[in-house]
Amino acid sequence: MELRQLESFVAIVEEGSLSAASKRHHLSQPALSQQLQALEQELGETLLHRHPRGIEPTAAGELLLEHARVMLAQAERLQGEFNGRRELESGSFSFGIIPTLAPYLLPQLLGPFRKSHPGVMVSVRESRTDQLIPMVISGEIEFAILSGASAEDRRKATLQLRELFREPLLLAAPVGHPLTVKKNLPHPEEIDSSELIHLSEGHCLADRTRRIWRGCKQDYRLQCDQISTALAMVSAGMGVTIVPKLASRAIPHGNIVCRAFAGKGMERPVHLLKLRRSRLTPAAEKLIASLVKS
Amino acid sequence: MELRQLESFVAIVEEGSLSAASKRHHLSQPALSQQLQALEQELGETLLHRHPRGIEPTAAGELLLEHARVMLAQAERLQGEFNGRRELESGSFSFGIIPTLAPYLLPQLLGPFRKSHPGVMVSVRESRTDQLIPMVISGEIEFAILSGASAEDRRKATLQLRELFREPLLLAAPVGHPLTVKKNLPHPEEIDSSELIHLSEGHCLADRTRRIWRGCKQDYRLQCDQISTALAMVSAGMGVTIVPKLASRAIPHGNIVCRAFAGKGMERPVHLLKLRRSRLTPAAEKLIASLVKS
DNA sequence: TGGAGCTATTGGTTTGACTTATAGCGGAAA
DNA sequence: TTTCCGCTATAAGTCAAACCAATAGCTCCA
Repeated sequence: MELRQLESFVAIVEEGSLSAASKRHHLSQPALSQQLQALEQELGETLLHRHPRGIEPTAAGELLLEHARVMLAQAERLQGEFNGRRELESGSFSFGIIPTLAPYLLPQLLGPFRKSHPGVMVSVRESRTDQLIPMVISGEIEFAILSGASAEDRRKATLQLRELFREPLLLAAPVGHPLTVKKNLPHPEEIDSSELIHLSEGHCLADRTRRIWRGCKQDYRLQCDQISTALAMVSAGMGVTIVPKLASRAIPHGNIVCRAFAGKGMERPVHLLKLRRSRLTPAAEKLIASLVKS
Repeated sequence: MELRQLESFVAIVEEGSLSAASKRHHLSQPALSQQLQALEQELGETLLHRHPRGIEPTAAGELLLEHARVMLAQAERLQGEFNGRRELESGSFSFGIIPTLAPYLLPQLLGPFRKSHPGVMVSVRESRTDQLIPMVISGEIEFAILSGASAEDRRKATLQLRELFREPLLLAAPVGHPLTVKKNLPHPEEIDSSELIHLSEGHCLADRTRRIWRGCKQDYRLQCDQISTALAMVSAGMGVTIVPKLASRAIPHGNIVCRAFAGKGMERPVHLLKLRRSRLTPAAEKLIASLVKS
């Protein structure tokens, strides 16, 4: 007994004949006849009286009809639910995002999304890359937005990385700092590494800056855990730091100047990380799409 | 989306892995994998997280699971109902029977049946052959028990006749009637046709006796509509009549003697008439079976 | 590092579902 | 009556898709 057969059976009864049903059902009349016979054989009873002008359900047919309608309605409801998810009227998903992106990316990302798809439940985890990866693997979150997880290529078969966009890294310096007043764009190597404020280890932004200034000694003078803390220190004239462009937009202080670097190397890729085999929820796909465009 | 797929899906979730489900489900593991992928493609979402130690439903999977369980339960119920019909715990059917059989056959037929299958609803129509035939054709009754409907062979393609048993026709005469005292069995031609009490036209028993005594004139001296009336007349000494053997058992009067005829011609076949294409309800089949045995 | 567990893929076989064409029936119209 | 028209059932052939066995590729654990 299959849904296809039940669907045909109900159609036959509703149309009153096999041939009428075959016209609306884009199935040939013999196909319907065969399905009907298969049902009758399986259930062990004649389901329809065949009259020369059409058909009429027997008692057994009426019994089947009742149940078939219930089951088909349930199937319809199921389809509707998944359609609702596809059309972003319902559904839910969760994702993770790294701390150096979260405060600057989430507002512009989630605000419009919630407004246009209020039926969709979104939950967000903010964590560092190395904590996000197992979450993706275990399915706790559907995907993660992070930067440069290429270290984890051991899992290349399981995980999949998609580049969303590339984000320039800017120099953030106090007003009047030598690098901010010169005409040409500064080069990374012009920065005195002792005045560079780093993020603490584990942040992918810190990993990146450390790779760029790998010549300098390991014990940094100033090291903090959040971009906003680093900026506060810059604002206090304690040094300069590197901020991603998204973060630079949110600088509230008047005494910090941000400048792009000369050359091409100073940017970081922003990636989406997901299980290679699983496909994203339609809602998640939509959210991501709005990210790639920007 | 088919029930087969939903069944597999539920089995996979309940067993916790495709391979475990494949063992109990007499389906290979690749088959389950393919069914699952087909479902995921149709619904547009990943339904199961694949972990190295098994699987776990996603949010979409949980949603599907709920609906699938409802639908499968409904299918189960449906199967149960039809099984119940097959096992004669439920169901209903109706049939027709001719008046010269009804009072003598029904008690011994329906009594035991109702006792052993109280859940089955039986309805009976008592009518003459020519009224029963259209009822069978229209589906109003599922079958008819009658005698000698062979006149209707124009419909041989639609209708089907099955002989259930042959019933001897007996001579019913008042005690002391010449034919009852002679040693040898009487022959039909010994009966004086003027003393023969006929049933009225339309009764198949009457048709039969008329064919046997076709030599006699058309206007019968005595003619009645029921066997019991004819017997009452015999009992009153007004003539003799022909009764089927089943009816002879029910003769209450002491002054009537029944005798078989010599020769082989004096019997009538009792037939089951049904639509050729439709199969009998299991309950009906059972009822009929008890008839053929007797 | 090898083995055991899992799922996905591949290639080949077979089942079975569908189509077209046709037969066979009953009823209505000519 | 006979002819035609509508209906369903059957037959034969085609093709998709469902399935299986074998295998690959992965993770975890010993």
